[in-house]
Amino acid sequence: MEYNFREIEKKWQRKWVENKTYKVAEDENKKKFYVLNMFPYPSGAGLHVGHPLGYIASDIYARYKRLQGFNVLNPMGYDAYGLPAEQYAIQTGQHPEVTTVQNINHYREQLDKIGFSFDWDREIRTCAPDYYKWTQWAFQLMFESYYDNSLQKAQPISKLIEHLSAKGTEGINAAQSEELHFTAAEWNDMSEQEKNDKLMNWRIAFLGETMVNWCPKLGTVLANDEVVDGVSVRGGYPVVQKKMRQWCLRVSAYSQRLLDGLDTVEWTDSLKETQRNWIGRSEGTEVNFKIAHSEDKYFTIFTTRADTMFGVTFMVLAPESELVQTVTTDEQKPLVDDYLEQVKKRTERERMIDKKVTGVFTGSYATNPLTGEDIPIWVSDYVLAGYGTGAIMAVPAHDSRDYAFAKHFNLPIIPLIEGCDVSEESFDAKEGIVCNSPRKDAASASGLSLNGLTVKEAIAATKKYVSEHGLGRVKVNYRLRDAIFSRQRYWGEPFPVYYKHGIPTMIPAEYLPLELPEVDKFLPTETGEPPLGNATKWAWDEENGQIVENSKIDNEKVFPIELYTMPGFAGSSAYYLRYMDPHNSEALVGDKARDYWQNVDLYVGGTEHATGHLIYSRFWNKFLHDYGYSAKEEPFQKLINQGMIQGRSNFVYRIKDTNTFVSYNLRKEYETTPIHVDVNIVSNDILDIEAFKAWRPEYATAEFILEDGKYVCGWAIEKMSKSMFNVVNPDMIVEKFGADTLRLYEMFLGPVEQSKPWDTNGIDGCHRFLKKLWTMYFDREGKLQADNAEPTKEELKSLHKLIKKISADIENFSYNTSVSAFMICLNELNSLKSHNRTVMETMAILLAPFCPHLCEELWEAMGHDTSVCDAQWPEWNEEYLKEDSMNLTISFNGKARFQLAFPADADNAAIEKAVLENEQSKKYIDGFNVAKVIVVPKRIVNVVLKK
RNA sequence: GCCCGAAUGGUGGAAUGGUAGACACGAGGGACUUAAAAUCCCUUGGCCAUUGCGGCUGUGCGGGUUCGAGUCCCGCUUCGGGUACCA
Repeated sequence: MEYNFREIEKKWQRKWVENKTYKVAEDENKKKFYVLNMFPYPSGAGLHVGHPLGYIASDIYARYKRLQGFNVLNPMGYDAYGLPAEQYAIQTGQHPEVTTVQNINHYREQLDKIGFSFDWDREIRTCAPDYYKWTQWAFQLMFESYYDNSLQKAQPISKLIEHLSAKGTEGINAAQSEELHFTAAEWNDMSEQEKNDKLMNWRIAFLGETMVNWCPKLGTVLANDEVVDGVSVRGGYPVVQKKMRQWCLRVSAYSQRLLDGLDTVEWTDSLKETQRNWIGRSEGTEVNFKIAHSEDKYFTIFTTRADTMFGVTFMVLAPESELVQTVTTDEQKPLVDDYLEQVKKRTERERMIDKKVTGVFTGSYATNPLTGEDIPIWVSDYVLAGYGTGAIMAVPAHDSRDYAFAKHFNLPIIPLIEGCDVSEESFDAKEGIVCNSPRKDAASASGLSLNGLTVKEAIAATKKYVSEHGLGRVKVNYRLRDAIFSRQRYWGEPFPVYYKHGIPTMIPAEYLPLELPEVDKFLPTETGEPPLGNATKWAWDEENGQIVENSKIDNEKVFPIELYTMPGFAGSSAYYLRYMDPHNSEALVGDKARDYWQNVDLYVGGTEHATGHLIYSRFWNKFLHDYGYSAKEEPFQKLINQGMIQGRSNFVYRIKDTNTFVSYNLRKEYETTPIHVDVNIVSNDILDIEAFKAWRPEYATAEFILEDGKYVCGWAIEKMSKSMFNVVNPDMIVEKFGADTLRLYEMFLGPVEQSKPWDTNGIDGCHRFLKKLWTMYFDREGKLQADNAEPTKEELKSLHKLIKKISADIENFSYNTSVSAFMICLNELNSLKSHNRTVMETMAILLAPFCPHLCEELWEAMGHDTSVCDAQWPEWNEEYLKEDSMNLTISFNGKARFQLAFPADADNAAIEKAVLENEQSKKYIDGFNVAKVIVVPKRIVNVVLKK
């Protein structure tokens, strides 16, 4: 009987569902293990063969852990809110919910065929109201919180309000948008509206003014890629930089914790490094510069190079800085205003691409606190308003951007490092001995001298001087920005917020979720409101606690609801917590489930989320952790980034102006155009000519120039995509070879973490292995051939070598070498003609994580009535692995020459003696002196010879 | 520009500083078969020898450390990923 994978896989998939084999519950008697995949966004295209890679890898680990006796949580769900569904809705008028559900069903069908051990009872969808209820809940909690810098955690905003009414801003140490100063009396005199405005300065979820690409004609905000040359891609309307009120999350408050947490998780160094760069901690100094000829006006700059203060030759303000207006003199005002107008017109993108030097002098001067010199203040867009203080001191000798600016506007450049050459470019390196600080001919108002110090010493000395003389303070800045949390889109979580006399007010928790309303158009309204402006029933009746018709808005009891929706990352930031307790209607996750499952032990997903999802969800988790809603400070203990599976495209070569195609190796003799051909009609780069003719009507009459009677195609590695005709569908592979072969082959392709091309051709090897394995267990009639004898020494050695190898490989995620080990072991057993029951049972357990369907079948055939999933992972015994003898490679001066066998316990001295006295050795030693002999146990003996 | 990672046969890829190319695909040869499929056996980095069973060479390039380097160090080249005026 042949290996009938189709029947076997159907049978076991059905049994798993019937027996709820993969259902898990908290069990205090077992240790938990939480395996998680980054959940997919269900697109209309369905799964291709690259998508399941990570799922298979994590499924193997989950099954392995279960076999080791762990209680394994391995859930799956869908990240269902997002742009593509909405774009599709706009084009077709179909409701995104309809297409999303269709896509999810398709995904589920495809996933089910591959045989995962997911507990589908825990499935979640981010667009389901009982799920996004908790997204809205978390948002409200953030709104009601501020970040206390002294405690280093989030606190209820009520504590802050208490403080403000008792002491004003005095003594507050909290994460904030800007520095505010007012007294308790001033606070208590404020109107509700004013108080609310002020509180936005501290709330973790807050309304803030941020710069966006605003297109007035389209009435919407556009993403950077929707704007080219300052006009909108759609319609060609002008786009300007505009400050808009947006919901934001104060992610920056958690910068230091996000940075510190990286040291406690097991992620790859490169991913940690990416996050560290993204957070961008930089230690520096804030220094106050007095505006010259003014009594007490000053402004603050941030620098990491305090040592270069003697080389400051101009100051620069960001165009958006409020200081620009204060500082600009009357005669310079027209020029400055003109410049600001120009800058406004340029989009972020233009500023990025074209880095031409622009700027204008404000007419004012600042006084250098160290030298007492007056320095001109300029405005330029190379200084960003959003970083530091939005103002810098420019040291052209030691900063390349300042250098370019100085050269362009002909400003002085003062070198401060001994021997550095700044005639062509600036000297940016933080090394060397400081000079010119102060210059010999110039006065030093401060009396501070840095000359002769190293750069490091000079930075420290200046820091000390600045803080001791009240000129500024030591400061740490982070590059990490607060996240803009609102979108002018339809298909996302609605904000549970209504506007009461303009004050954003939270809809009480008992009315959550606030469900997404129906609209008939998914584009912004004609008056420029977001798509939710099209909803006719989108007003909040405060008294009755319900959503009512917009027409009832009276701004007394009925108020308009927020029209923005939340961005994609909202729903994906805490989903791992929800899996622990997905049906709880009282809490995001119940205490019991949270305390049991704690956090994700193994997280598997793509590296493209390094600076998005993986930052946001760490932030979100830390916030929830501050209130005890999440058990751990870090959500994902270990993280594996699976590589991308690329496509392997095939090409045919059409001779110019003909319908004749020439085979790959003959193409040089003609002028040809390569054309992508569907990889599914090509096998081992040989084109199926009949299928090709049937593929497209224009090829029906195609002619071919063949080599050896075959048409050979060219190939290239490209991204797997429909347009390259290189998409391979897992359904097709499962149909042809079976899920177990697919699983095995995906792992065999190469290391999980590495990107590699998919090539269906190689799959035969894995399929053959399973067929061979089958014939070891069953004879031609399908009868199990297993003997109950004690396994022989050779059998045990083969088996225990395998147990050791597979156990180590799974722990290290080197599944590709595991597959090889299985193949080698099977060959060994076959050559021993082994049909030993013990060996066969153990092998079925070892292979079960990889090929669960087949192993269930084998397990059952060997007389077990339980699932192989509940078997016990075997342990290896070193005794069986011991060799009687060892083969040592004998080399002379590093060159391997021959091998000698020794008893396994031979000592080095004996080996050395035997080697030197060996007849073959004498040939090589002849004419030399033996300088020394190096014996590496079990491996090599190297004899070092000298003349 | 900056940060990270990679480079090994025709292909995917193995190698705790210790016989480079495991395992698999492909290719070539053979067995079985009327034939094909399936299956099995042999060869397969390159060059030379193949009536001496062997020799030389070889892990992107150039140096170095070491008895010994694909592996460690220094300097390049190329490719991939991240980031972008962050003071």
